[in-house]
Amino acid sequence: MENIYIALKTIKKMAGEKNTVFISSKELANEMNVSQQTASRIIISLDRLGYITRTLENRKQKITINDSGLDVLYREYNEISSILRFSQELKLVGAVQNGLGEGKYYISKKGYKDQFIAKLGIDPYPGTLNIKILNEYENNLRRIKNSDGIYITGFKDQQRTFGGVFCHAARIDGIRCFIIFPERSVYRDTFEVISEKYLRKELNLENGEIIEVLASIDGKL
Amino acid sequence: MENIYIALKTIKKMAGEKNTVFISSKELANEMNVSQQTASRIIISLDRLGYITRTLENRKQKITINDSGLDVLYREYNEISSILRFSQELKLVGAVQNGLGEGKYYISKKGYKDQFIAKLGIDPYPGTLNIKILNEYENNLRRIKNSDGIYITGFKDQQRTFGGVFCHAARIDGIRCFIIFPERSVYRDTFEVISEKYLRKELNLENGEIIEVLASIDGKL
DNA sequence: ATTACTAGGGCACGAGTAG
DNA sequence: TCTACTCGTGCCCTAGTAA
Repeated sequence: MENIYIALKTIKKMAGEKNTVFISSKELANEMNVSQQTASRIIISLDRLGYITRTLENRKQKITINDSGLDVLYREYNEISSILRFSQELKLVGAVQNGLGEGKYYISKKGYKDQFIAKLGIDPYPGTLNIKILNEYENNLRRIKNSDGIYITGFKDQQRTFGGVFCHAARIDGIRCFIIFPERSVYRDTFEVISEKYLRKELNLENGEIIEVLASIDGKL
Repeated sequence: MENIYIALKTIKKMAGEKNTVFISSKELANEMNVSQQTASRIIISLDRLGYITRTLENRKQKITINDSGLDVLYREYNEISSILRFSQELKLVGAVQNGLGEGKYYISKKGYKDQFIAKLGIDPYPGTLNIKILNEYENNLRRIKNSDGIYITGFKDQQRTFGGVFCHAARIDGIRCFIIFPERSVYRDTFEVISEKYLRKELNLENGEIIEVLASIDGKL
């Protein structure tokens, strides 16, 4: 059903900056030029597919677009943007954060490390740089997350399972690095960066310092 | 038929930078996940609607996406971009050109001038600045042209008819101006700018000089 | 008011096939 | 091979209506 994109687009349009909106099936129907019944069916199926969450309040229903619903929109945006050949470089601005120190543990795991070398062409510094993104750059971060990254497959060792990771080429002050997203993760306002260099030292970064990351959604950086 | 956008998107994707591609209905069918028959029907209807031009050559057909077809894609791009609240400021870079001097004639016409004052809030200098856009900014110009501009209605005087004009807010070196597109016009690689100031003098522009125009697709500039 | 179920019809789809 | 016509099926839409 290709109406999914159009339906989500329309709902997002009506919801505005927030992702929640009180909307009747009749209103959505008018906006989409379909019957009330069709709009109702669309809403039901969006709900079943997990793209929206809704609560039937006293009169109208309250609809919230889920992250997976937003993903549909961001993926379409990336696709048309790429097809029309618009710039694929996005700026992410955020504050350097104190990591939990677990980055070092993960990055050093042979199961990951070997793939970083093979697929990314870097032997990463054992640690991640955590960045809390500024509000106004959140949609850029979503675009990155919905673009095709380089996939690092998960693995198991004696103790536990390590999930897959998506990597997206980026640069900070010209230094080559990668933004990494765990495969199974919810949206957060922070992201992690790995690099061959020890970025904190190389760029003399302090906690809270605002930095700019230039990311690519087509891997060319 | 909502497949029009998807069909045009797919064709453009297969055509790449050029807008022409040799493609069989079977190939388009595979790419769109529909039957060959449906793809054929889609191609026929895109042709009838004027979105594409095609020539049935010896084997495969040669399909060219027309400007009106590209318009569909650029409008969708503008819409989703706006809904997801991405930056609406686009850079246009081009070379200052010798106008034909007719700009002065048009701009001075009372039928236009009164509307410029009322709708744009400027009493324009009688003349237009012609700019030939650089190749790599052509898609930005298309985006502007497919965004909602301010409409100046056409009129008649004793001699002839003057067509409508769409105006898009812009700035050159901080100076407020408007990019204008005649309503009935084909795509060209040049565009015209009007402003209260005499831009050529104000910015000390010479023919061939490369300048940057910052345009907006939501009128906020 | 709402949402959403059930019927019924139209239209779009794919199979078969001609040119 | 291609394109694209015809035809039959089925899906999706809207109207009516219950809750």
